[in-house]
Amino acid sequence: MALHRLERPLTVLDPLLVVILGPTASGKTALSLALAEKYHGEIVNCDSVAMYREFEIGTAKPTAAERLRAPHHLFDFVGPSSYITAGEYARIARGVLQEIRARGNLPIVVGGTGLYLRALLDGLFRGPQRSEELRDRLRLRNDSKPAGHLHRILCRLDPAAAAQIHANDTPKLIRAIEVCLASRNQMTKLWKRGSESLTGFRILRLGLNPERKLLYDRINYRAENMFASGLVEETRQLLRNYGDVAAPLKSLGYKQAVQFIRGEIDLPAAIQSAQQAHRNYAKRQMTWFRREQDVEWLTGFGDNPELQEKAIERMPAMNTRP
RNA sequence: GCACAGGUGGGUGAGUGGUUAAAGCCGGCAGACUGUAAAUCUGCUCCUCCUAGCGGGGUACGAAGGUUCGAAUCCUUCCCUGUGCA
Repeated sequence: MALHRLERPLTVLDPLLVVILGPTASGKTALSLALAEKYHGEIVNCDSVAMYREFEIGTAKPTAAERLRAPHHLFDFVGPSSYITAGEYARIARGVLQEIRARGNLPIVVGGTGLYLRALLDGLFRGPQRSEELRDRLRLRNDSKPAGHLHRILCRLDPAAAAQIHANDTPKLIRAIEVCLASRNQMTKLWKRGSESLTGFRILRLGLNPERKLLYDRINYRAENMFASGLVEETRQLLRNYGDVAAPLKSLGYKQAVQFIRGEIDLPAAIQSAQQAHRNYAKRQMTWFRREQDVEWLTGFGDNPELQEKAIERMPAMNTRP
């Protein structure tokens, strides 16, 4: 039925890969479970913070009950005081996809982290990995210099990159400089060499696009609920065990919980601030996903049965198994 | 009832006679994003009318009056809010 959409009609059909993307709280988990149950699916996480162990309440990971409904991968595989990067994730996730394919099951990538999704599907450019020492040096020097210092360095090393990165965007400037220094080449030149995109799958991208107002209502409810469910306690525990260096501690909800624990804000303020942060994040996710190519957009929430029906209608027929 | 403090744009909060349609921050909207991305960064928007745009007009700082060439800024009265004393 969907044969006309194939780009390589003469080769054997590649197996299908379903990708579910959308802003937080749009119901990605619910939709992924519905599809997994219908098509022998296995779920592959693509939410950067959900990869961390012991970050539970603030990450809205699938519950234990939900995880019984289908195999889940790439949750909880990074230690709380360790960190994962987009490139590393892509490597690991590709391995997982191969395994699922070998089992003859349908891989369903679920997540809201745009960069990680791109790394997985399209690949990153082939550049050096991050270098902690180099970054520390850059940051240190930058602190003692007037504003725009890093940008000026990049202008000398890679003018094309400097033109694309705003002078205030320190993290991106540091990465660009790091790439130039470590590779002894310009980052923009390395970009031109392209990247290794994922092959061997036909990809169906399903995008969840609920109405903004309704989404914000859900986000507000969910963020507040995280506090009611013990987010502060969890955060306290993490701080006690790992200190404040654990990467996800500065992410949505955890950041506010930390501020509350330190007495910088009171509880209502922490909740409000967390809600706000979640809303802003959802907005940024939409900005990212909107320009993603080949997305089958579905209006509504992923837990809506009617929307799930529509999602099923988009599934290519030949992949359906009894 | 008396005494202070205060009422500014969606919120907060500057501004105390003219370059103020009104800083900054927040929010809202839009955008960027190539290895810590739930991060980081950018733009627009703060009333209304005309113009494709440049731009131009009107109305605005609790209300009504007044002073002044000119007021959100000074004066009077009124309304409202917070605090202190009763």
